[in-house]
Amino acid sequence: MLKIYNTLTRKKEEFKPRVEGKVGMYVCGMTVYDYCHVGHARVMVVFDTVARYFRHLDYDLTYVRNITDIDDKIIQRANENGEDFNRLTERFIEAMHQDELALGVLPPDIEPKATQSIADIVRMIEVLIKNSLAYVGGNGDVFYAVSKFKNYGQLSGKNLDDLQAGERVDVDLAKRNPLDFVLWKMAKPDEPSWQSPWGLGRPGWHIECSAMSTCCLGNHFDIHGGGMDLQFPHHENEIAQSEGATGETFVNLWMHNGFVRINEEKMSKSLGNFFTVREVLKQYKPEIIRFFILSSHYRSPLNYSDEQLNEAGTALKRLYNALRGVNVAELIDIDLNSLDAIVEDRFRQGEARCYKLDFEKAMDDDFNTPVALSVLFDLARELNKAKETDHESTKVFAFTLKKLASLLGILQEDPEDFLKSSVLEDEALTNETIEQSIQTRLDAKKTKNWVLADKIRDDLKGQGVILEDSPSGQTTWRRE
RNA sequence: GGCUGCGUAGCAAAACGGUUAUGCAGUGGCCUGCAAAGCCAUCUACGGCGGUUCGACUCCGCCCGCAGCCUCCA
Repeated sequence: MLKIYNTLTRKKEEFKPRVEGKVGMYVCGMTVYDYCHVGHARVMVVFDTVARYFRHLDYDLTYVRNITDIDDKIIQRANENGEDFNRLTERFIEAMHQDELALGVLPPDIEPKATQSIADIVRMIEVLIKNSLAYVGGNGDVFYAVSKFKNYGQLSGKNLDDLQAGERVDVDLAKRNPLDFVLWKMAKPDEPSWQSPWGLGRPGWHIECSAMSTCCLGNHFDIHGGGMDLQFPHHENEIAQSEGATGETFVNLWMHNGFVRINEEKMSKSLGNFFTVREVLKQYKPEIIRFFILSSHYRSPLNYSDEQLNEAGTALKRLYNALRGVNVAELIDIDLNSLDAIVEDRFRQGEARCYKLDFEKAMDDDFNTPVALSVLFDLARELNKAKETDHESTKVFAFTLKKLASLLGILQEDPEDFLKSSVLEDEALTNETIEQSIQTRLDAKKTKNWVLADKIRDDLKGQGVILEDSPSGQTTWRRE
């Protein structure tokens, strides 16, 4: 039974889809005026893992993740660069897709863009005005009248009286209430703009998500996700807009992931303490970043540091090392379920743990990936033991490990490739050179020339290459 | 000030009202020419003070500390 923490109720709830067997999930994606940082990577990886797991449970999932490609920051950045805003957003959308691909994030089913949803946005604002929930302000902008929406604050646990508006922000005099927010913003000269009943302008920040989500998934859908910082005001405002316009419940379940931190502080653009995904990829393999993200629960804070990334790398190596030398390829066509029969039979006889059940139990508990990973490590230990003696079990364990790991989007590379590859493009030591040195060392070993053999091994170690002799006389190697 | 959430061993990170998390690091052993990897064993815990309970890291209260939101942010 899948349980998910719902921000709306602040409880874990049993997941019940609106329509049997189907799930609609909308996640707030990027505003594309810069490269993705590790915080964005976390959202992508977390909800990619959620999506993979829903599919594993045989739900017919529609996963929507939007792109906000028009807003103040985009305009500002485009002006700074002296380039057209379209060109700017296209560049960063492309960059985002590259980062996703690297991190093993499967594309969402639908990726709507704000600029392609203007008609829907305008239509929604019109309805909101008709419903007396929105008004045209003194400056021509259209605002949402927050006090007219009775449940305002339900998601973030705030009430209007507590919100002490104006304390930290200049009160916009065009608004009736300082907490009212913009739905449609009039264009200044030379700003990108679209025609509307209120004149040339552009959508406010929150309305595009209301329009895109309801258009793609219907007025009422199952799951809406995003970073914790979107809880208020963004998601609160989305509820006000969507429910105000449709009169229906907007979303059943809200999921929010925790922040990536640096030195106990939120990684954010405004603080300037962020690392972009492409920066980090220069130093670490993408799968290590993915593992690092999954090594803590999605709602917990995730502290970013080299030490942590290095540990993630070591841990991942342990898993790959366990798979090393096992011919998983010949089993690749068997699906996980047909393997269950074998495993469950052994399980019943008390011979084996049912790792798949343990894994699913962890994931069913609000996507507890740290525990799911710990099951993979238990499995790896079992596999390592089996490799010594039991051929049949070796295959079963290796296959189970790889299949379960695929639900997390890890461990799908060839172990040899993973262990031998380097992120450094200008790696001085080629694989061929290493193989040659190993051959020389093997010759030295034959004549029991331990001094030379050890020197070669030490030299290679100095260059980040670890040699491992096997009892059969073979020598394998990997990079540190 | 209002509202969230967190505080676990050397580090990271989970679960659970009574029983081994897991990974890295440490220690001892097996294996190895020696290593590495692997296996076995093992040492370090639950911020503080009270309460509930036969029993609390786990539930409740208070205190201390940290982070986040209340403004753009994933």
